[in-house]
Amino acid sequence: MRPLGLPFDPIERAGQTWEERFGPASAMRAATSVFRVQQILLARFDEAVKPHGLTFARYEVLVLLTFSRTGELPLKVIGSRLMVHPTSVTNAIDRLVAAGYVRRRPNPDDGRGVLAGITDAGREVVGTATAALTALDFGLGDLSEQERAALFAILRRVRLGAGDVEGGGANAE
Amino acid sequence: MRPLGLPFDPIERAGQTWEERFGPASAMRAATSVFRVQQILLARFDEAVKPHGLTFARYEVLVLLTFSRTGELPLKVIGSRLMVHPTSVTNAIDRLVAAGYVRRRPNPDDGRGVLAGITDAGREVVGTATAALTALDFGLGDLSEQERAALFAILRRVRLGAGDVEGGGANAE
DNA sequence: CGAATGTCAGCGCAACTGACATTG
DNA sequence: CCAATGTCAGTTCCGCTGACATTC
Repeated sequence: MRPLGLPFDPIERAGQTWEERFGPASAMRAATSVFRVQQILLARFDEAVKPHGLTFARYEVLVLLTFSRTGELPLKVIGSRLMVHPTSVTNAIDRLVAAGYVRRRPNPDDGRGVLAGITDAGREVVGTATAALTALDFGLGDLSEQERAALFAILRRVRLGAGDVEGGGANAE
Repeated sequence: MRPLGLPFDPIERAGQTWEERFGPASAMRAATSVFRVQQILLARFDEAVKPHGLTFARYEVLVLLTFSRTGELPLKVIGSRLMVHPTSVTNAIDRLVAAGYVRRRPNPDDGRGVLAGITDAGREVVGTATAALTALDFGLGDLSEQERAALFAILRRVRLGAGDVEGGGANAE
């Protein structure tokens, strides 16, 4: 991560100009901040897992597999849990198979489907990569426990509003 | 945006499993939420500006140009304000020039540099695209004014910790 | 001279579309 | 027959690296 080291906060400044020109800027400031922080976190995460031959997206797939009782999941479940496109799942699994972290086999319960199962090497790399990410505090070491909880809660309202969870659109909780 | 409509919150569920396996999950939950919300917002924004022949990244460039007094900025300034790589700036400007929204000219004050200037067509498209995004509340219509401010403040701490602003690493404010 | 600015070629990644085969 | 699951080919987008020309 190259620190930018600007003499001012670019988002703050854009927000000020925005209010002079277009009006209220709170949503613009918050949304832009989400973009920038995602970029910061992704760079940190990828750097942490790259030594283990992973991208963060592929690491997420492996974690999901370790979370399942049998170590196997249908690709369609992986896609819906991680909220990624089917072709992205196929691609990620391809790479993980090539790396020896995942095995593919036909789903015995559904001839259309495919199961992805984590290998021993996969379990091992998840362990070391998870340790690296935990040491990083998932990039959020600058936040208190309260701030992390508040961040999660606020973003949850946006996610539910987008229909991530059934019936979450109107009044969640 | 396809709403997922899952019967449960996938991040919440991952957080629960995480705590059973690895320990405290507040950072993981918050970071994952940032990723998901960024994905939601980007999809909304791109959909809003696509009818005008823009991506959100290119829209941001145009907004920045309208914010400058002369409507022109050196590419290096664009890159540092928007926090994007120099080659990405070159690429974005290329596309905007092709669309007729931006003009390039050598910087008279610095023979190494290039100025990007917004055209009349560019100003017009910024206006209509901004109206579309404002109508969307920048994707954050589900949040109150207080929540937007809190979100910005919390994420700001992460950004400053990453060195976005000079001297922001230690104790900002 | 070294540093800065920008461009170019090329690579990796991830999302998407459309078409398709297979199966429920 | 229609729907669901994956795969494949091809596109776009963006980020990065390394090399390079030009200029400060």
